Amino acid sequence: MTRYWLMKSEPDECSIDDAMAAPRHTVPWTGVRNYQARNFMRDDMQVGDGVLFYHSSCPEPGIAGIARVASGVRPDPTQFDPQSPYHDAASKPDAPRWLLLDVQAVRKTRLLGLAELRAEPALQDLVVLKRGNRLSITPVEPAHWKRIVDGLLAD
DNA sequence: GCCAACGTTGGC
DNA sequence: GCCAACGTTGGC
Repeated sequence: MTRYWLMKSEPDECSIDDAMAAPRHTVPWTGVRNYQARNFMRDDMQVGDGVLFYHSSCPEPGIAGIARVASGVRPDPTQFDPQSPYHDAASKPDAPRWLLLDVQAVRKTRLLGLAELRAEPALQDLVVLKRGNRLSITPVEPAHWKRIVDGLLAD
C-alpha cells in the first residue's frame, strides 16, 4: 500500500557508504526491536518500495541516501546470538520475535540535515520531524518523497 | 552529558 | 486494565 519509507541507521553501524560498498549494495536490516517497526516490515513493505536512508545518533543526522526494499522479511539472526547487542533471550528459533529485510542502496546523496528538512514548508508533516519521534521505520507520503527526491536532492 | 518523549514492564 | 517506574532513543 504505502510505497515509501524512511529508515534510520546509526552510521557507526551501517552508513550509506557501508551499504554502497556491500555486495549488490545490499545489507540486511538487523536490529529492529520495536513492534510497530517490525510490523511495517512484515505487513506493509514490499520489494521495490522507496527508502530514505537516514543517519541517526551521529554528528550530522539527516537523509544520506536513497535505497529500496530488496526482499521480504525473514527472522533476524542477531536475536539468537548471545554475543549480539540485539540478542533477545526470550525469542525462540521456532517462534522468532524479530524480523529483518534486505535494503539495497541506490545512491548516496548530499546530506539533507534536520535543519534543512525542518525549514521546508512542504515537509512539516514528515513523521521523522515530529517531536519525540523514535520509530526507526516510518512511512513517507508520496508528496514528501517527491519533494525530497525530485526537489531537494535533484540539484 | 542532558533531558524530553516514548515504549515496555510489572504490581495491583 | 491502570499507571508508576524504568530503560531507550536521539537531538542538542
